[in-house]
Amino acid sequence: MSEPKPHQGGYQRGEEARRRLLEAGIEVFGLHGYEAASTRSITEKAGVNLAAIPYYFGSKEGLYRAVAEHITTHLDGPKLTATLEQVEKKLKTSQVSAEQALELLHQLFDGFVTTLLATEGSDLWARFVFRELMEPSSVFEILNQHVVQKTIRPCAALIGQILDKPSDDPECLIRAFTLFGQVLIFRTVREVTLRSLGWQEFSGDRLDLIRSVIRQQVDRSLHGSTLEEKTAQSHPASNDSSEDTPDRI
Amino acid sequence: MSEPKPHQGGYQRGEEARRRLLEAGIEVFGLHGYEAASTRSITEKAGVNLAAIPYYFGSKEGLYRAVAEHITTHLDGPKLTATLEQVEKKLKTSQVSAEQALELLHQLFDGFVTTLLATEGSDLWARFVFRELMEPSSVFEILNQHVVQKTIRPCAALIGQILDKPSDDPECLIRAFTLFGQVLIFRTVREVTLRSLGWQEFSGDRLDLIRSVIRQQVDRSLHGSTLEEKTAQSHPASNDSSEDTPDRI
DNA sequence: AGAAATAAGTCAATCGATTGATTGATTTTT
DNA sequence: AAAAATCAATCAATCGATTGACTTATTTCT
Repeated sequence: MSEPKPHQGGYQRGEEARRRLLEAGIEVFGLHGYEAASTRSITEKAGVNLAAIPYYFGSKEGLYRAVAEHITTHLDGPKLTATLEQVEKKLKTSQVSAEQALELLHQLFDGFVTTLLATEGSDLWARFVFRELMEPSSVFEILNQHVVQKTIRPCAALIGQILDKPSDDPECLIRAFTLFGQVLIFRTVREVTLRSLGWQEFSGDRLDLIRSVIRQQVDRSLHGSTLEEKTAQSHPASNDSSEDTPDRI
Repeated sequence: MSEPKPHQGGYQRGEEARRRLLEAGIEVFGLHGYEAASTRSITEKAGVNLAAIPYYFGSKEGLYRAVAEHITTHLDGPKLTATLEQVEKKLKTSQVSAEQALELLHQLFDGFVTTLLATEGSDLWARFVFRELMEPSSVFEILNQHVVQKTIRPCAALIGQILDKPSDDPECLIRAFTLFGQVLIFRTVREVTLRSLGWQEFSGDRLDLIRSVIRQQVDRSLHGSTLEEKTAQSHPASNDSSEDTPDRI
């Protein structure tokens, strides 16, 4: 509860120890969870003394909170950040056509796959984040807000443009979650998917296959009628999927 | 490692204590994980003495393994079991048409939603299972085999029938995973989805909405071309989605 | 400038609390 | 009476945190 945090007039050496504790915290907390992660294993990996944790962060939980805040930095890869800015800009300024929205959505999901499955070290902070989102504790709010803001909200907004519904419509949010869940499962139960597929890792060609399937399903999911107006498009001739579904391979 | 397990000539009272430890183990292990779940909290919830764990299960890990094996009982709800038997029978005996396969797939996913989101107590064993599948430990194989056998394999087989591919084709498995991921996300990051939607729980009408979206997406995902033969169906006239997509609401 | 004084950071040793497991006496069931 | 089961008491090990001596870095004073 108390936060001593003697961090005001810090020296350079202290900043280094602080930084290394955060990095080690991401790894050890991410791998073993809060309880199972001993402060000794963290300080050993960080190469600092055991007393450095209460000194810099007040307590083990203080470090945990600091790691959670620090981790929000890793949440969006370089590729994702650019796309997210594009989406934000487009949605703010002008009306976005369904085609534009769909293309941005594809870019977003390509970024999700890259960030979650093909980025070095993503398994460490991803584990940390998902564990917290699965069973909320003290830092749930921090991570939840960042994740939703960087993933679900933009998706729901684009989906809303495509389906011509408000972005906070439950259907838009649900569709955003289901589509995101398609990517997420390969991260959360990574070992299950790898083993079933007989793979050792998600390498280049295999990632492309996953990307293609997801791209196609994002595409098809948002074509045609929404839930309410079910038989609105009685003549699907203009909805030939062969042109706006640029499947790879 | 050693398993004394004095369980051969047990009395009735012993069986009762054994059973209560397993139930309490599901709950406490599921809520807090292996490390954070103390043997004392488990025995308190079970209403037995602390020494009962090493007595009946050899050790804490022995109990953990026993819980994992016991938990496979809960993995399929009554509704799911019936559908799974149908699927197995259909796939064994005769050739299944794409329409039949799709209908069975819909039944399966309705069952998934019901079992994972609308079944009392599912959060407890589900947490246990997902934690183990997320970061494999000693009981990963047991749970993985059961889960894959009861969910992914049947889905992949049906998808294979629809897409006219072998059920162990990577694309079939990937599609099975992505579709299953659409349901799973509402269980794994349950609090995130509920909060974003402004909901308190997945009640009847809201579950129906989720079910409808998933049903529609399962439907659309498997219509039309697969990845390789992309423009095979040049005339989608016979593929009007208004009849084989019985959307609710 | 250089020296003294103060602050910041590091470290080994140790604290009380809690962990999983064991013991041996006792009670219950067959 | 014999086996099975329960129980309080206690074990060594490990947990997170604290202590006070120690070193390093920065500031202040002359």
